Order: sequence, then C-alpha cells, then structure tokens
Amino acid sequence: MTKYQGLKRETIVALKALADGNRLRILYALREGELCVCQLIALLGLAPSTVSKHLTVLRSTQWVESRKDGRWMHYRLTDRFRCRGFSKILHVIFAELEKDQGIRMDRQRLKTICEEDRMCLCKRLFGKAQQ
Amino acid sequence: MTKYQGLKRETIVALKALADGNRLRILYALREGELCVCQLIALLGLAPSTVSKHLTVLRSTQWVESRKDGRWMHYRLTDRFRCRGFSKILHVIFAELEKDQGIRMDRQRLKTICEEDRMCLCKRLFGKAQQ
DNA sequence: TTGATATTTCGTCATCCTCCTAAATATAGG
DNA sequence: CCTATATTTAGGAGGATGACGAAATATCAA
Repeated sequence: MTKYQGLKRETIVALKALADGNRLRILYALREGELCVCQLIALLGLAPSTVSKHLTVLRSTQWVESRKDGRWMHYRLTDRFRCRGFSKILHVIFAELEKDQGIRMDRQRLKTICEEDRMCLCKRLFGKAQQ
Repeated sequence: MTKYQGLKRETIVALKALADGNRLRILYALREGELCVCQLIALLGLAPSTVSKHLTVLRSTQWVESRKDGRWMHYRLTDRFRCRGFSKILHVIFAELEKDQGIRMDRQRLKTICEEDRMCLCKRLFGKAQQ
C-alpha cells in the first residue's frame, strides 16, 4: 500500500489562515468593500507590521487580493467569496461572527474610521506611534 | 471607547481545531459512524498518544463526543454536525476534502480496517509498536 | 532633490503546536 | 489477585506562529 502523503497542503493552509481572530476581523471588515491598510491598522489596533503580515497570509491563501493606489494599498475579498464551493465557509463563519460582541464593536468602529479623511487617519496613526 | 476584548474564544478555538490535517482526517473518517481509538490509530499511522491528544482537542471543541465500552473508547461526530448554523462548516470542508487524493486513500484504508476484527487490529498495532 | 508618509520586510522574542517515548490508568480475563 | 491490553497523561524536542520595533522600500509633494 502506498505511503500516506498527507492532505493537500492548500486546503489546510487556507483553513489555518481563517483560524486566527485578527485575520477574521480583517475578513469581516472587508465584507462590504475594500479598505486600505491604514484603516485596518486603526481598526485592529495592532502594529502596522503585524497587520501587513496578516494581510500577506490572507493574500497568499487567496482570501483577499490587493490593489495599489499611489501610496495606498487597498485590500478586498477575492471573488472566491462570491463563488460556491469551499468559499461558502466564509459565509458560515461570518454568520457565526454576527453573534460576537467584539465583531459588533468592530462594525461600529469601522463606521467611524471610514467617515474620517484618510490623510487625517494616517496622521493620527503615525502621531500615536511616535509617542 | 471601550477597549476591544478580542473575539469570543470559543469560535476561534473551534476553527483552530479544524485547521489541522490529521484532525480533519479523523472527522472525515467519523462521518459515517463511530470508530474506536485503535481504528483511528491504524488509519492515521501516528503514535497512540498523539491520536488521543487530537481526540481531546476535538472533544473539547465539541466536534466529537465519546462513549466508553469496556476497554474500548468510541468516538463519533456530535449532533452539532447534523444541525444548521456553524456546523455547516463541516459539510463544506468535507465537500472540499472529497477532491483530496489523501482522503480517498483514507477512505479505502478505513474500509479494510473496519473489516478486520478489533482484537486482531489491536494485536497488530501493539506488535508493530514493540519492534 | 528632499522630506514626509504608507506599507512591507527583517530580526527577535515568547508562546503554542505536533509529534514522540515513557509512565500512568483502567478494564477484561485467567 | 495478576497479567495483558486499550487509552490517556506527562514531559520534552523541534518547528511554527503572532506580536513587536527598526530598517527598508516606494511614492507623493514641496
């Protein structure tokens, strides 16, 4: 009998990418449209480098894709989200997250963040970081 | 603004439990009914203690439940599997796994394992371990 | 060109995960 | 009771993960 080779890496890696609270917050925040990195940094309250790393993980597993716009980088859910099949998993998880107190706070906070001018937001972020 | 508290641990922990190849193999193997630990050990080809640990993780996150029968311990998927809501995630993942070459091998191997007498199976396992 | 700014990359640290072996526990059967 | 056997617990090695700060990169704007 052939030796067992392990499951396809792809599936497992894609699931691992979902099994982190902050990455789920990012995905949930993106469900209504694209956001730039500074907005996600403001939302999560983590170091820029940490957020960037999470986004790399999500992009390499094709949960998100990015678009460059001058100095800004925008991230959005991939089409995978809208397709049937494995991507349905995101819908199920989002439905579960709706019940979460923390996610509700994120939703409110994101609204505030999106109302703010992006320039001002970035200034605020960097100002904070320098203290 | 209240400090963000993080997502509900429960959801994340349940997802982390799914983000491991060998635990997925276990869940998939259980989809048609209960199995005892020695059968799962034979299927996975891992040390008994390792399989036991995985089962503890899956039980503590309520993906499986156990039933004691003399010296044997049987594991099965919880009812959660059959319910709507978050548990739908398992169906989606299983559907994805169907495409996996490794899972197909597991399915075949499991058939052989289930045909064998449990006593003989265990003897074989322990015999092997002692070499 | 120069400086400000948005994001990523790099290096590090602490923690967590997965596997193993060895020892402990629990039960069946003589 | 004693031994074999099925499973779990304990302890440890090695590698992955997630956070940070500092430095690098890329682009805008003066």
